[in-house]
Amino acid sequence: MFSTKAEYGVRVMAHLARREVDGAHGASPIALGTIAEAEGLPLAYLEHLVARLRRAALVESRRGAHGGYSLARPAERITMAEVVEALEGEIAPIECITSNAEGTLVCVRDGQPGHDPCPTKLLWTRVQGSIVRTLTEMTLADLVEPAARARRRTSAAALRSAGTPQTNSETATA
Amino acid sequence: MFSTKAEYGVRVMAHLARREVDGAHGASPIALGTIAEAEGLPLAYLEHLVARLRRAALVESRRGAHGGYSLARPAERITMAEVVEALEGEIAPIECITSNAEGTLVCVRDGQPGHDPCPTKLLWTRVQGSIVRTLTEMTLADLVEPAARARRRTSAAALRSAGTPQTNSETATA
DNA sequence: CCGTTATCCTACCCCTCAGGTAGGATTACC
DNA sequence: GGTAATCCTACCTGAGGGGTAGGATAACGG
Repeated sequence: MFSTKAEYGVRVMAHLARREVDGAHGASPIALGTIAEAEGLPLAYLEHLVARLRRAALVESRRGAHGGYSLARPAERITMAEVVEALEGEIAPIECITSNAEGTLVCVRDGQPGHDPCPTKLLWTRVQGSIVRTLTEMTLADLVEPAARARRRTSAAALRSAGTPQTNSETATA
Repeated sequence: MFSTKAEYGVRVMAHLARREVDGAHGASPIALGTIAEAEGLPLAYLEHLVARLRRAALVESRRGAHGGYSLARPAERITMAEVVEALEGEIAPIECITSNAEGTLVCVRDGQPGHDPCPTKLLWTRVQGSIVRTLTEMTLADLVEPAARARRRTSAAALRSAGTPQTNSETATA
């Protein structure tokens, strides 16, 4: 479904975001080697993934000694849809479904004589929609927040959690 | 994301369901060759797919002359989740997420020392949940129904399309 | 009982891509 | 200028997607 590109890449982003949330933000970027070691992932492979993230303007890099990567924007303003799309390419449940120019979902087999537009289109558009929706509803900050909250044991987050409709707490820690 | 296994397989199921809805149900199964020709898909390949569907007890077969396939259950009682799962195997957005014995989603990397259970788990479980939910909420009958309805009663659709050029009428309909 | 028409089963084949390695060029700090 | 990092291009390997081929088996119809 999603490959390890998405998994590893998201973990890198989460690692960067966690640092930022913890307060030691701004000045010093984090070297990829550090992240690779901490997460137990191959450095050379992460380089490819983080290159995609950079081309998508989700992270910024500083070269040379004491260089590394940092988030291009605050974690609250980065949706997981952006991250996953940067890593995996266009996010469609099946080849025949594509989104053209903001929003509308199109089936490439539309407009064929005889049978109506593929009857299965209804299914794939729904699946596509639900994936994209949950991915855009979630920001990088949401991913990191619970862990950070557990560490800080703070009350500040209570504000947000009251405002954001936690429609989906399914799979809450079993 | 999903391969053509899912796409072709769903189209085969839809073909079988359509026949049943139209009234000519029961007695005579449909030969795969007929479906392959009608859908423009390679017969030999469909044989593999339909074999999976049969092993999952979603279709029944009759061998020999005038043989073929038919739905094992009425279309309203077949969820698209069953169909896709039979064709694609276990349906998880990423390898590390699996559902164990009815419901609970588990991450294989849980319980590792040092870092908390993968921070990304929250993301993948949500994606997983939303996919499975939309897939189980939809039955094969739902897929076929609009087409059948359009054929029987051709006028009703004109109302909606004239009113608002909504981005995507199909995902919106419930 | 024999030919026809279908499902079944096993094996193979090609090609892409995921997943990763290797090695070097470039940039920046000290 | 050494060193530590990002950058870039190329290459490798195995698995799986997307089929094809060929035959065994089973049920009709005459």
